[in-house]
Amino acid sequence: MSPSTRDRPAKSPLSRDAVITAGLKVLREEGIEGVTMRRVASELDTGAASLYVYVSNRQDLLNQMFDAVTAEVDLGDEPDPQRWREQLVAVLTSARDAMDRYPGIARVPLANVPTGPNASRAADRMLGLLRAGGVDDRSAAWFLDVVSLYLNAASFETSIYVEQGREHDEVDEQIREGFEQLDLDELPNIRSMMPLLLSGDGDERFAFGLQLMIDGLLNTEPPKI
Amino acid sequence: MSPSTRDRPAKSPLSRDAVITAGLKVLREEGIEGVTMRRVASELDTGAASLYVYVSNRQDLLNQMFDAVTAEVDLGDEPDPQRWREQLVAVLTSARDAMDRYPGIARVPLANVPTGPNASRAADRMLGLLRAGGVDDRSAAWFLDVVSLYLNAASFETSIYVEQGREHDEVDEQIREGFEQLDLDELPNIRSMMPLLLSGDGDERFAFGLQLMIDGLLNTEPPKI
DNA sequence: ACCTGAACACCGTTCAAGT
DNA sequence: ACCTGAACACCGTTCAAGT
Repeated sequence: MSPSTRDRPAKSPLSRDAVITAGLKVLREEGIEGVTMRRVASELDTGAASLYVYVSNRQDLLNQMFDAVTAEVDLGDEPDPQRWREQLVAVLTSARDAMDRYPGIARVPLANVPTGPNASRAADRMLGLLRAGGVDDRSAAWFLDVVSLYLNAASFETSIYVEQGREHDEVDEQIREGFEQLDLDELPNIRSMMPLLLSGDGDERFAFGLQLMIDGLLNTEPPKI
Repeated sequence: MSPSTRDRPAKSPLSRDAVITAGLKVLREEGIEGVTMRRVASELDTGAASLYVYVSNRQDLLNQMFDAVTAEVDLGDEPDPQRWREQLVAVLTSARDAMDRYPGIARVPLANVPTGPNASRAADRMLGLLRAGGVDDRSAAWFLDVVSLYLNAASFETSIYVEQGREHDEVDEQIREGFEQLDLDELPNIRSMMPLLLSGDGDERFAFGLQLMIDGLLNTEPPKI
């Protein structure tokens, strides 16, 4: 005598999408360290072994989760030569915001070049914006590589603080303490620049980095290889 | 009747340095994933629990190992205003080479701002070089942050390939396969730039990135915060 | 004081056995 | 075909018990 289906909530069937969605929920709430096969499975009321029908292993799950995150990036309008630069900065800022909502996901594109459909669309859009700006193809290709590394590293670094639940001030304090244990007489530049080294929040520094790279792109000879 | 000490090789006593040296050996040979407390301990003919006298946990061990790696960075001569730019590129290239000898160590400075003595000396030298180049203090401070993120991300990305024992060609092939599964009609820029996206080795791309950032620094207004 | 075996609470992944 | 309990071979860290 099995109970009527009305007596218990219908257990939604497993599927690739369900697994990824459950993974993203755990990622948002607990960061990438919390995304274990067992933890994701428990979110779906099953055991870790059941996930292997839909993903080949943990890395595969993370790769697919990353592409789902890049789906949240706002690619903006078609490239416009009149305002390609603002458009490019907007896409990169949106990408950073999307990754920051999923603490630690930035480690995935550092571990392998992402070739999922959403990540590819974002890459294609950025290349289109660079072309709209008159940047030569080789410089555009290499610039995409450089700026992606920067984007991923910046987001990954931020996520560490989030994951450890540390406050901005707390981190500053820790850095200051670390430096104060050193012989600052041997580190004259750090000593005199200490306040500046700790100034600015993540967004301001990220914006500065993008400005630097784009200004550099417009003032650097294309690589001759 | 204990055997004479002559009958067996003297077991070197444990020490903080011995633990770090053993950790670096494992890191060089097996990459950061291989640096487990148990594995490092076995290198010292002891158990994992014994390490906790000298390091407070695995992260602390990795932090101390990172500072040991930065000791290998060649800081070059005192800053010379006539050739500060080459000097800066040389220090950054040396830092990258040092990290590349220890696959995965670059993840450590991404996880927390390094404040060890050797890392601090390297940071201080780079700030000195930027000042020698006439760069204003705030731009120098933020530039150091940007270029460090790029350096760490570039080295970390390379280490993944090393750790997985994958060849450069193999990685290219995998990227190409990934893209070929996509609908390239929707990705016109990637399609037409495919050879350029795969061109250049790590060193060439890294040099391009540094050139970009330094050119940008010399053409960007200082941040006004 | 220093060291360590054993235990605890976890991992990812496999596989035989179920339905 | 799909699912899963149990097992395997690992982790980091703690702690009581040894020397």
